[in-house]
Formats: sequence, structure tokens, C-alpha cells
Amino acid sequence: MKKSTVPAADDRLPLYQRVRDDMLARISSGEWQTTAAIPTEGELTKHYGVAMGTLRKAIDTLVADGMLERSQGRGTFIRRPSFDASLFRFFRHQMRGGKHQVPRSRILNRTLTTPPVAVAAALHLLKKSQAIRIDRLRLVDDKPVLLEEIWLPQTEFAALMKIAPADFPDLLYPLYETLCGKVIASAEETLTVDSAGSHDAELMGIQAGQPVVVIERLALGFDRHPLEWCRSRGPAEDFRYQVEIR
Amino acid sequence: MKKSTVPAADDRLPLYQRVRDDMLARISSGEWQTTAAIPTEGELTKHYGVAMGTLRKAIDTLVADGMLERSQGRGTFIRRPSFDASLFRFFRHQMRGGKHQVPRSRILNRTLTTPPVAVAAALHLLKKSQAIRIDRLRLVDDKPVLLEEIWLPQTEFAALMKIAPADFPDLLYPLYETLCGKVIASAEETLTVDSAGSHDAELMGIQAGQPVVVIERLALGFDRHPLEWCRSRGPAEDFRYQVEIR
DNA sequence: TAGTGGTCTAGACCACCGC
DNA sequence: CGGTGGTCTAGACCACTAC
Repeated sequence: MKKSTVPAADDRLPLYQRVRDDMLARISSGEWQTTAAIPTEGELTKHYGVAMGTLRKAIDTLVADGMLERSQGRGTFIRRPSFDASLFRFFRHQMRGGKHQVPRSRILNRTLTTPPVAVAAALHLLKKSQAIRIDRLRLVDDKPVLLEEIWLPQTEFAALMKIAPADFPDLLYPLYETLCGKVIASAEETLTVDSAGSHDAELMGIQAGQPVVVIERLALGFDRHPLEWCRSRGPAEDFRYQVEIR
Repeated sequence: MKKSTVPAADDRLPLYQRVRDDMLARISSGEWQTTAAIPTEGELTKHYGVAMGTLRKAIDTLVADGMLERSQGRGTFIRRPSFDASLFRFFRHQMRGGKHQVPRSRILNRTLTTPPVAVAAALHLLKKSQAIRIDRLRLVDDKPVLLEEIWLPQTEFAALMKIAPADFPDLLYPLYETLCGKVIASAEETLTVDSAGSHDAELMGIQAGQPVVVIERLALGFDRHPLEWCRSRGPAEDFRYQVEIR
């Protein structure tokens, strides 16, 4: 039998899982660029010393988990989830002429400070470490739909403190990638309903005490380490969310 | 080459997809019992005249889609999604001693009548056909958490009109299966926020005008034909929903 | 122990893509 | 056209379950 060159983190694990883990590490570490195709199946079978079927099973699981995308005849690519689209799942009134619009952003505040304990815990921060806080308002057709409070570990996102708040683009995730080399791969969201405080109500153009939807999101990298914590509030009136259950 | 015995709905489709389609038809039609294991891989490869790898790929897709469950050493089984658990994803205050409780049910009303057009359309009903409407209240610790308005096609669920409302169990889906032979395989839900009308508010023990979460569910069979339409309302205060995005 | 699904191999040929 | 992923085969051996 040919000697396997798969890193043997745990010999008891099936081959295809060890291959999968190694490929995932290459994706997380940035060893494979997100713009080009990853090595071909033939190259990877040679590299790992496994059969095509085994390699394909490893890739299959990564595709199923949303890390990779195959394209017949072109190659296999690292996939970034389109979180813009996930925003659209939440709110109505975001169509114009049958097309979704990306909500406009207005940065209200950006500071370096000590986060609340709950945020620090979610981001796995050490006690008293500092974090970047960004507050911004998101608008569709100049109407406020979402008020966001974003927290980022200072150690990994320091570059964000060096650009002027006015120069922030509407979408932050591409900025995280180009400026800080951090790719958001997945996120966990929790939805609840609350009533608007007077300050929030004024910013969102509703009456204090009116119901608002609260979305708490923890965004993770490919290695499932937390990168961003965000709490968004929006008028409940505009809210709509769709799921499929199986 | 051995002649394939796979029903050739469309010769252009890959073999494993044709096998998958035929297996799905057997699941939907009830030809395979939901209690026992389906035929073994060896039997199925013989029956369809395909290689093991091809058959496994067909089964893999059905497992991925939540139709089947494999259990090493025991067999492969038809899977019913646990919709009870899906209810728990929605509301807090449903734990007692670390364990989930199934909400109690109180049937308020059960009639045979003509459904609103939106419901009739969702259920693919012909014009003026009748449907069964069930209203019920769901309670946790004797506290109302959900008010449900359920619509079912009369043709398929006639058996439900023959038992006394008081004899309805807390969970309806097992009843659909045993009494009507209908298995719910998946559902699509849409969440919005509204304010309570005076009648609903009284039933739920809250004040009129307080925010309520509205969940509209369309439940489907294995063949993806609509079987049940349900609109639930519950106090927004108790609402919590979690999702993972990828 | 017999039977199940789980893993793995080493090929073959096909369909699609970009040049 | 050459290279990519997509489909398919016909086996082998392993791990788990039930009896």
C-alpha cells in the first residue's frame, strides 16, 4: 500500500476526514487564494496519496458545508457566503424594480474601548482587552431600517482605526477581507423582539415604545473562531423572515 | 453493459438521480413503511441494476435532504423531521429542569368551511372546495404561548372530522399520519410582527395592541405537495429564534 | 456470527469550459 | 483542443448491531 502523506492528526479518523481537515486548514490560513481555483482533483490525489473517490468525498463535505464551490470544466473555488443576501431575507421594502438594493450605510461612531462582558465572552477576548466599536445606521430609500452596533477584536482589526469613518463602504465584510485579511465564513443569529428606546426611536424615525426586531449576530471565520459581534435593531413593522424546516 | 432496470423518466438524467427519484416516489407513496428499514444496499443495487457507488450517491442525496437516516449495522430508515423541536426554536420559557416540554393543546373550534383565497391557493385547492379549520391554543405551564389557526384539505383529512375535539392529542402530526396516512416531511415558515387584536389578546392573556409574532407555515409531504396551512400568533415578549447562516 | 452500512481503491468514460 | 469536474463501475475490507 502506498504511504499516505495525509497529516495524521488522529489515525482513527477516516482518511477523507483527515483530508478534509487539512484542506480546511489551508482555506482558513489563506494558503489558498479566494480568487483562484484550488488545486485540481488530480493534483490533490497525488499530494495526499489517496484515491479519487476519497478525495471527492472530502471535497463533497466541504461543498455541503458551504466552504467550497465546484464548477464543472473550470475548477473548485473557495466560497464566500453572500451576507448581503442574508440581510434581504429579513426585511421587506428593499426591492426597486424587482431588484434588491444594498442598504446605504451612515457611520455614526467609531471608538476603541472595553466591550461589555457578554461581547468579550462571545468574541473570546481576554479580560480588559480593547475592542473596536462601530455604530452605524442602514438606510433603504433614505429610510432608516437598521441600527447596528458592531464589535471587533482590536488585535485583528486594528487597520480599521486608520481610515476615516466617512470612507467606510456600505458593505463591511469585503473591507474586513481586503484591509485585515479576515474572511467571514458563517454566522449565528438570534432574533428577538423588543420595544424602542427614545434614542433609538429617534434615529429610526419611529415612536419610542414601538416594537423593534433585535438581531444578534456572531460572525465566524472558516476555522469557526469568532471575528465580529453585531447587534442590529430595526422597526418590527418592516420585518419579515423566511425559513425552510426539514 | 448490463441493462438498467431504473425507471427511465428521462434518459438524460444521471443514473443516481433517476434512482433517487424512484426511491423518493416509494417513500411518498407509502410503499416503504416508516417504521421498518428500507431494503439493504445490496438488494437495491440488484433491483436497480446499478453499482454500489451509484446507489450510495442516490441515498446520500436523500439523507442530505432529510428524507432518510442511515444507522450503521441496523439499516436505512425513513426520517420524520421532529417538528416539536422546531417549535422550541421559537420560544423561550419552555424548559423545566433542563428538559423541553411539549406545549399542551386546547382545541377551541373545529369546522368544515370555505377557506380564504390565500389559504386555498397555498393548499392548491379548487375553487369553492371545503377545508377543515382547527383553532387551538397552546400552553406551557398553563400559560398561553401560541394561538393557532390550522387549515387542512377536506378530501385528505376527512377522518379528523370524526373524532371529538376533546380527544385531539397535543401533537397533530402523528395524528395526521395514523388517522389520515399523511406524513409531513418539510415546511416553509414566514415570520412577521403584528400587534394583538382584542380577541387574540384576551386568549393569550396580554393587552390589546401589544406586539405578537406571526408564524405562517405551509407544511408539505415527501412529494412536496402542500398538506397543511397554519398561522400561529404568540406574544413577542416570549419569542426567540436562532439561525445559522452559511 | 451474520448482516448491515462505512470507508477506500483504481480505474473508465462523459460533459463542460476556455483557449 | 486539453483540462476540468461529473458520473459510474466492481470490487475490497472495516466497524457496528443484533441475535
